[in-house]
Amino acid sequence: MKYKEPTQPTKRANYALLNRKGKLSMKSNKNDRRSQRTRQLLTNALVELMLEKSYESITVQDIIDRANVGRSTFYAHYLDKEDLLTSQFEEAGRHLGEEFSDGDSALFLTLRVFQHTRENYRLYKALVWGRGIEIVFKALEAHLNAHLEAEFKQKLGERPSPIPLPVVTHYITGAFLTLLKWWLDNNMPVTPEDMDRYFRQLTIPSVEGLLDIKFK
Amino acid sequence: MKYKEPTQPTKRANYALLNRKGKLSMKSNKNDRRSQRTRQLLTNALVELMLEKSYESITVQDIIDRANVGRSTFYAHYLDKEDLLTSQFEEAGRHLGEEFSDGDSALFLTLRVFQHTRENYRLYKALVWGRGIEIVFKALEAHLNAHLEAEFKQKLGERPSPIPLPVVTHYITGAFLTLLKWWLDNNMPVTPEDMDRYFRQLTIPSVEGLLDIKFK
DNA sequence: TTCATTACCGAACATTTTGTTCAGCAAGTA
DNA sequence: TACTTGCTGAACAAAATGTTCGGTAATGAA
Repeated sequence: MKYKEPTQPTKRANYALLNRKGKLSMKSNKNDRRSQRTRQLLTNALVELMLEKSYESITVQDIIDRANVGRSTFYAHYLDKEDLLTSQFEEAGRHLGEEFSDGDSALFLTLRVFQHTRENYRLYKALVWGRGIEIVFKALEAHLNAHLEAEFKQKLGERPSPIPLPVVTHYITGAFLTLLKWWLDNNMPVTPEDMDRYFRQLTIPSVEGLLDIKFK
Repeated sequence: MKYKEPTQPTKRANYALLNRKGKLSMKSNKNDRRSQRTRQLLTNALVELMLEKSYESITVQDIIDRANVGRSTFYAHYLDKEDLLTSQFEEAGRHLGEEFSDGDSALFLTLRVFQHTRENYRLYKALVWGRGIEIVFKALEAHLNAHLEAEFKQKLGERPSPIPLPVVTHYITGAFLTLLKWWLDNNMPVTPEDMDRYFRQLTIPSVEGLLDIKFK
């Protein structure tokens, strides 16, 4: 979709700073109140739409219609639909990561995530529906896996692990996110506290036995 | 993309039998050797392409170029890119489901999947890369969850479960598929047998303790 | 082998979506 | 108040999607 050579190098061309394929990053923008408002409108629109239909079938036109924002404005902020999605949910992933990291044991912070999920039901629902969950997963995965692995290493001390630690951490994060997804899909049939208890009952005995460590 | 009224109702119009949005199903085709060959070419092309780039960025044009098949031929077989993907991988999901179902305990058949994965490395890699894994997951999920739940019920006998069985089954399938994905992403650093052992070591103690049942 | 069937090809075409440009306007900032 | 910067909206190029159809050739059955 290359365009013809622009007649004149436009003056206010801090628009794009990107190589489309390399996906270097999003566009530059100030913290102007207008910019913030626009971004908010766009992300809200995307979340709303993701509650209604699949991510794939949402067009940029849908988004800007819903957000009531000009077409060029969209492209002034984001490279494309994908960029909007990731920059939105990467943030969510970071938030979640922080929730995990400021406690003593990552395994004891899952409750917070369940609770946080309940409080932000709409966002998470959209997230699970579309492909958002994968992006958050990625953002969260590194964080959570690293944290868990460090924790296990510390608890193991000098002893070697009878099982590769990444296997354990991926097992745990995968199971956790799957349960979270199930819980949302079924409209949260039990309390966050119950979900957390179930998760830990399913996880801790095996892990403690296998690595010969104790939690809490 | 409605088209203008066709001048004449075309004679050979067994092309489409679908409501595009309702996604009723794919198009009708005989088991003509030519049809089979075309489908094979198209699915092979898709798998190849998914090994090279993201599913999203693959166009119908890419596929038919790679498969060396006419544009109209593609649309004679499939509704769109999505349809090709699903009809291909739903089949794979069913195969996997059968692998699971013809043994005594579903939990003891994971080894077969790990082995099967290793033997069909390219297919599974493409599957994990693109969105294929979700589709297989869906196809497999119902099968596996139902199977596990029935097994648990039978083992429990009259006793009530201290935890909703869907929670257990989703936990297990989620953890399993995540491990499978990790294993592939890291180019299978350990043997299928090891992976299976790890998985069972992480799963069985907790489940046996929680439900007070025994496997094997 | 013959013959009717049916899938394929390929090009033309309508339609939709994407991404870019720019001049004028208006909201925000200092 | 100025002046800086983001927004609008329309126009446009490019690309991808999906449909049509006449001609060709592979297929399977008699």
